[in-house]
Amino acid sequence: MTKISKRQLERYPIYLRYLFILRDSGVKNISAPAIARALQLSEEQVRKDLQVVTSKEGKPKSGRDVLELIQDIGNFLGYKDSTKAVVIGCGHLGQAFLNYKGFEKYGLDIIAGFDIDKNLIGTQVNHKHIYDMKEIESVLPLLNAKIAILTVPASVVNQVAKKLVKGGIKGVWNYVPVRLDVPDSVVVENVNLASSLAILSHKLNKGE
Amino acid sequence: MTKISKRQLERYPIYLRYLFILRDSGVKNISAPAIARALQLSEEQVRKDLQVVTSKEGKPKSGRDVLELIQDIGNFLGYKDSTKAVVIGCGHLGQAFLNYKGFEKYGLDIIAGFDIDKNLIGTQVNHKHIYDMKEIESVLPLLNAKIAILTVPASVVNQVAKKLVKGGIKGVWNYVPVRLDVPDSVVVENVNLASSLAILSHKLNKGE
DNA sequence: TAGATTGTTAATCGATTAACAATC
DNA sequence: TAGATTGTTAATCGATTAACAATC
Repeated sequence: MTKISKRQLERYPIYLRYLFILRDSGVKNISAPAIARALQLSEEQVRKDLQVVTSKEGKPKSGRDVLELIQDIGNFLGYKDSTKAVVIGCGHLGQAFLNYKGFEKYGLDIIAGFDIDKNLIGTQVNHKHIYDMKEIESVLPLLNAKIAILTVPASVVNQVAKKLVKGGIKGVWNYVPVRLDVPDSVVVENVNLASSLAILSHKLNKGE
Repeated sequence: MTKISKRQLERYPIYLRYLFILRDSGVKNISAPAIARALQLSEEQVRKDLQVVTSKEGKPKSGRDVLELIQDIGNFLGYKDSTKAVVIGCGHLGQAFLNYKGFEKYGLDIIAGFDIDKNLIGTQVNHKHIYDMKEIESVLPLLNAKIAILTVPASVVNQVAKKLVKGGIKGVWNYVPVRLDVPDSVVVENVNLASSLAILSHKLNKGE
């Protein structure tokens, strides 16, 4: 199996989004150069990226089948059956996740939240139940959730992470700028918005 | 001036966070290898990264001055005076930004929001006024905001972007998965959470 | 057929890692 | 002084871009 770089993986949802638009407007076929133009990528890159995920070869002149591409990328990224996820820490960011519907297309099914706030516990946010953080270990296995979206304060993050592992979580989408201390078997994807901000900030100041 | 890669820029806020912790616990000096161990990076990488931003050279054996490093990284990223920002689109994600205090340390001062919702316009979220989206062009110059945090629906994003440019916005932190059509003079930093999710999803399914 | 698009192999580019002399 | 850490230069690694024959 060929190794896929992080950068390359990041491009697939971008292809997917464009392919959804094409599909919804009734387009049947699309070529790599056409995708490249639309998304401002290089032809070569698009061709290589698509090659990696597709089972069939593309046809010269006509390009590739849009529906097939959507299938292939979805399979490759593991969207086959949507994966159940829970939000750990239902502050403003956590609630934004509970309310957002956009990740369904990307194979993520957010089913519940956990918090320590007495006023939140037992309530529903966007029809999703908020459980007591204390119940993580007992409730998670019943919910059969594989992914945890972590949006708790930095001070408690590793204490919470320990519980998540015990509760059977296989992947953590970590929005807390702290390196998680979890077994290698648990997959962690860190999102550091301050890093993204740094790029913007640096570019802005360079230009002056 | 040496060119700085995106990856490299992304590391500076991570250094900063660690340096803040050191400072707050009274640590005066720190060496590149020590930082590398704490953040699980390579020694060489840390040394090179720090070299780029620092005015003075580090001292063999004792390492570098924590406060000076914080200063230098801050200057390099353009945190000198904090930059004023507005949130465009005050849905759940937008309100999460209005409520979040964590970016102050990273030079970002979120001062107001804009939305089209009549129920929101004129109210305050975390003591920040929500203006009518229609007023963008007239109000933005008065607020003297340089950065726009974009969290509007994809369908209106480019129409809104046009107004932002007219309102004098210099940088856009774009959370909408659509390529913005703005002049080259405007800096855009795209955040695509679906891309991040793809990495997690792929890793999870590969391991099975 | 001619032209666009394909897959593949080689060349380039850029970033990270390794090596090492200089120095507090 | 000896040892840790520094800055710098060279080697390695990986990803993107270029080139080109194959084909619908």
